[in-house]
Amino acid sequence: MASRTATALVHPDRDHLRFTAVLAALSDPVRLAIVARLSDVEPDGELACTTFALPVSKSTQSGHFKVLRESGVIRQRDDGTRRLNRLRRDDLDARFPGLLDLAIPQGREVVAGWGRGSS
Amino acid sequence: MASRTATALVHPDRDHLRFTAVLAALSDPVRLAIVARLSDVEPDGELACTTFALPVSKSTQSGHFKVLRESGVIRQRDDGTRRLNRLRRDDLDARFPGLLDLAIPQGREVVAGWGRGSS
DNA sequence: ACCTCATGTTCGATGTTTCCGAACATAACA
DNA sequence: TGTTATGTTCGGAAACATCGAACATGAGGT
Repeated sequence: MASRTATALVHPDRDHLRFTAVLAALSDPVRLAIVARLSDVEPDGELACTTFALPVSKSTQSGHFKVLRESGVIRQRDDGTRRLNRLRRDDLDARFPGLLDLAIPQGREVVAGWGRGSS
Repeated sequence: MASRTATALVHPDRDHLRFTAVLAALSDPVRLAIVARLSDVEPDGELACTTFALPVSKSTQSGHFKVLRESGVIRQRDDGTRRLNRLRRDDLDARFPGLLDLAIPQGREVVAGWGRGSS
């Protein structure tokens, strides 16, 4: 799917980012892992949803990406059958400076924890 | 209430603070308002739960304070019939530098919004 | 001692969110 | 056209949030 002919992807613009929504988005281990991984391919890298090996079901992943997009943490665009994800670093740094730099190492920790066995 | 003869108040210590738990705690407007207000009386001020004029019921407030305490954002101690709250500034700054300084202005925004009528 | 008030917590009910598997939709490619 | 790859949506179960009502504890007056 992707490319919903009718419904376009909704992204809040920079000055409408809500702090509580961004924090809520970043308060989940899975989403934190996604953010950390996206930060590895900054600034121009984009990753399809499948390329994150996440320990949750496909439908749950879909929900997580939706939360990240609607809170303004990531930007998504459709490319054929894939949905590409990019970190909204500049917008986040402008509105909440330091937050992303705090979150990214924590996301790496989460991923490392998965590697070492569940914790 | 307060002074639970048996059950002591549980507080995670500094090196057991979990980033996701702290972020989840700070991702709620009511709790953000509590944090902002506590920051006004730093470093040694303590405020009883009642002194926050919060737009939610008493039982809900109780729950919010519990979340803040168990995530490690605040420290609570009983004084007679009151439960006094203090911001864990040093621990939070040590583990997640900059986070509190980001959250506090946002908490003030929330309170200001309540003043201007609901938004 | 006793009553009453102030301050919080706990309980039960109701409504919202999250998660999963299953089914579906769209695009790419043979 | 099929077939495969990639995501989304749907329906139900489990977890969480909020409220009012009831409860518990301590302080202070009489």
